Amino acid sequence: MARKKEYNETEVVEKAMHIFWRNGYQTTSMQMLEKEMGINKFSIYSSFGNKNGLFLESLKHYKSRINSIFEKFKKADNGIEDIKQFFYDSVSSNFEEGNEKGCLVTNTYNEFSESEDLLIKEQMNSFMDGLKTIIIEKLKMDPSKDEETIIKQANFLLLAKHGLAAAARVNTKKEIEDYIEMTFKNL
Amino acid sequence: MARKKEYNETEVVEKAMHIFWRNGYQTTSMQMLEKEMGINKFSIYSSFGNKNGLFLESLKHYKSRINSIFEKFKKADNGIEDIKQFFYDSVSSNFEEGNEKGCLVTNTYNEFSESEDLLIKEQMNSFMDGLKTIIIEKLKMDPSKDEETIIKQANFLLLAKHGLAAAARVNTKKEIEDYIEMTFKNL
DNA sequence: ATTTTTTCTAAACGTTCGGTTAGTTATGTC
DNA sequence: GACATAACTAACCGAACGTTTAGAAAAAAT
Repeated sequence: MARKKEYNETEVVEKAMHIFWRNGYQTTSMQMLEKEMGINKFSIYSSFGNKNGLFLESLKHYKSRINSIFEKFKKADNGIEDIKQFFYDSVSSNFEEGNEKGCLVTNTYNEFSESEDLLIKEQMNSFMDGLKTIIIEKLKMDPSKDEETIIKQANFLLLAKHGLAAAARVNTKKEIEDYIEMTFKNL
Repeated sequence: MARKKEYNETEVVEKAMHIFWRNGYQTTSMQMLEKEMGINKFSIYSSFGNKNGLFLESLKHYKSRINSIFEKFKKADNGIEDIKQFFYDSVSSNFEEGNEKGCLVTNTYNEFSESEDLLIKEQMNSFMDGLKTIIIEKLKMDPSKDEETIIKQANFLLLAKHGLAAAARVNTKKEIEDYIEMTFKNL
C-alpha cells in the first residue's frame, strides 16, 4: 500500500530510554533524541505523539527490560533471601556494560515528585506498590515475624532500595554490595 | 550617592533556594524565579550574575541554613550515637513547616551527576567529603572497631543518608524514623 | 505506468528560554 | 536644586525549546 518505516520502534525506544536514563526528562531535548535515535522529529512524533509519550514508552520499555529480574524475584521461594538476591541482581544489572547509572524509575520518581504529571505518577506508584507487595509476601514467609515487624521491615527495605538506586549513580559496585550486606545483617 | 536596593539579597536568595529545592535547577525558569523572588530579572542578574550563580548562592545559603545541625553533630562526643542523632535532626528539619521535601544537596547531587558543571560538582564533593570525615571520626571513637569495619560502616551510613534524603521526598516522617532505627540496630 | 498511501526530509511554527539593554526613577552629594 | 550614581521597569535579544507542516521520496495497488 505504501512506504515502509525505515526504523524499528522498539529499537529507537531503547535508544531514547538510554538518554532519558542518563540525563533525566527535562535535560533531554528533542534535538538530543533525534541524534541518539537516529530518526527525524517527524518520525518521533508520528510514532510516539510527543516527548511525554516517548518518555512513557521509554519507561515501559525499561520495566520490560528489568522484568526478568522481577520474575525471578517473584518466583523464588526462600523468603527474605530472595529480597537480598533481588537487590544483588538489581545492582548487578546496573553495572552491566551498556547500562546507565542508577535506576530510571527512581530517577523519574525524584524528578517528578513535585510535578503534576498524573500519567507518570501513576506509573511510578504502580511500580512501587508492586514491589512493596512482593517484599511483604516474602517477609510473611517467616512465621516468627508479626504483622507490625513485617510492615516496618518492608518500609525499611523499600527505603533501602530507594537509597541503593540513588547511590548507584555515584558509588562503586563494591560499596553498594557492602551496603546490601549490612542492610540484611539483622532482619 | 545613589538609589538604594529595594530588596534584601539574603531574603531573595532564601526564596530562590526554596524554588530550586522544590523543583530542581532545570525545571526552575527565570520567570518563576522573578515571581517567587518578587524582583525583576535585571535585579537578579545584577546581584547574582546569572541563573547558575543564583543557584550556587542558593546552595551556599542552604548549607548555612543547616549549619547549626552540622555544628551540633561535630561538637557532640558520643560516637555513633551522634550520627544517629544527626540523622534524626536532618529528618526533623526536613519536616519542619516552611521547608521543602528532601535535601537540596542530594537533589542537586542526583540532578547533576551526569553533568559537567565543575563548580557545582565541587560544592557537592566538598559537602560529601566533609560528612564522611565526621562520620569516620565518630566511628573511630569506638576502640573495638578495626579500620576495615570503620570504612565499611562509614560507606554504609553515607549511602543510608543518601537514601534517607531521597526517601524524604515521598515517605512519611514515621517511616523514615523507623528506617533510622533499623539502620543503627547493629552497628 | 499511474495512482494512492505512507514515510521521509527539512524548513518553519509560536513559545519560552536565559540574558541584555535603553531609558526612567530614586537617592545621595555638592 | 543641579548633578552623579545606582536601581528600577519593561521591552527586547538571539537561541533553543517542543511541535507542526509542506513537499519530496518510496512502496504497494491498480
